[in-house]
Amino acid sequence: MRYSENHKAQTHSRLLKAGVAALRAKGPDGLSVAEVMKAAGLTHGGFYAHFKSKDAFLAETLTETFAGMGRLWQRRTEGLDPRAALDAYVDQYVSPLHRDHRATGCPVVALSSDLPRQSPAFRRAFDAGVGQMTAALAARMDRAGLQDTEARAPGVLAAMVGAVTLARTLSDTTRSDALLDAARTSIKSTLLAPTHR
Amino acid sequence: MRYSENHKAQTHSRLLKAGVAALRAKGPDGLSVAEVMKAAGLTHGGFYAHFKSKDAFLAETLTETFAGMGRLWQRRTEGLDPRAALDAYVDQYVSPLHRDHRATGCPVVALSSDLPRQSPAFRRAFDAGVGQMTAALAARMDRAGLQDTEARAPGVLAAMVGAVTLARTLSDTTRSDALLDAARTSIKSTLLAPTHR
DNA sequence: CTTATAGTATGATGATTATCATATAAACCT
DNA sequence: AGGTTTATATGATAATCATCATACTATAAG
Repeated sequence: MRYSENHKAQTHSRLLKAGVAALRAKGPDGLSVAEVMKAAGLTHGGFYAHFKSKDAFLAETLTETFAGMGRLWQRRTEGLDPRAALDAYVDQYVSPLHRDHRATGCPVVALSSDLPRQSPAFRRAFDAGVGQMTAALAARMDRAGLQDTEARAPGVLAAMVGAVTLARTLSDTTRSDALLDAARTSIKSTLLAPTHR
Repeated sequence: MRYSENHKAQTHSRLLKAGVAALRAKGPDGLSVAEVMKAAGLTHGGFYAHFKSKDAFLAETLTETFAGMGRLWQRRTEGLDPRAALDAYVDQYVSPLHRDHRATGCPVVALSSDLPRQSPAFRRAFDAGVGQMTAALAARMDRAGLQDTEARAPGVLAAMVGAVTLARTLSDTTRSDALLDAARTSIKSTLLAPTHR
């Protein structure tokens, strides 16, 4: 073994980090191998010593992206009591700030329509990521004392995803802000109303 | 003027029709000029006699797609009384059938995350399309006797879009169906409850 | 200090694609 | 019929890109 023990592992994670930074901004197809390598201070040729293919890289990058998002939301709500944490989660997800930062926001919103054109590995990673998000939301709802959380969490997440998705399509900021406001209110009142069905 | 008066116009609309059929399935970038021409029974070179650029073609195709969707939903609910029409609209939009037919379904769901990587003309067409959808939904709500429809319609549309978006990401059909069920119920109860704010 | 080798660079290949220049063919008008 | 113009076809160009073969280089072990 020449080079230090973990040199390759370090490069690997440097590449992943570059991928995470670019995936949501450029999309899976818009991202080029050369660009990722350059961002990590390398040239394009060495890429395949680290990843079997671009598809494999994208799938790993997506997994890492979802993991990073989980940590981020964790950090954003820690220290709050469960009820306030849930509120904060909804408030920050369904917000102009999130709408305006596609490259660092929720990958579901940023990449959902690219999904059918991607590799099975990528789709699996996406599926798993959505599963984690749903489970995390259900857990938040649980801790806040809500009922029937496992059944309700996906619908709540859908409303949040849809709100940010649609808000991003509107060029009129006033209307977009109003949409987010209305959606936020509606989601929170749905959360409160335990009249499921 | 050689060739019949409207020959070119006919080809133009044949190309648009081919574009409409392929856009949602392949995405704006996955769609190739040669493929569209072939679908219309022509070869790639003549394309630029009909459209200034691929971007211009995509924007026109998207506009036509939204228009076609408007007509489709119109047809699907005509003859019903306003209340039933609104119900049918939600029921059919938030359904497994819609989820499973991406290529003929709502362009907002199929293309939203491609948006930032497309031309300004494409984004304008998208913006206009969302505007039409929102206005049409508000009108449906109006006719059904609901209040405050203009303010509430975007939030309702967002919930519908999010439900189909998320349902498409889930590989487990049972869970996906359940999500659609839950979302549909929640959206309809939100529609009924006039307690806005 | 040398050498073996893991990690990286250089450069090529082949595929795809938008775009455009030029050639050919269709069919209306006289 | 013939000529003119409009629509379409052929073929070229240049760009981008994933992938890979091969060459180089840095460095830990001896």
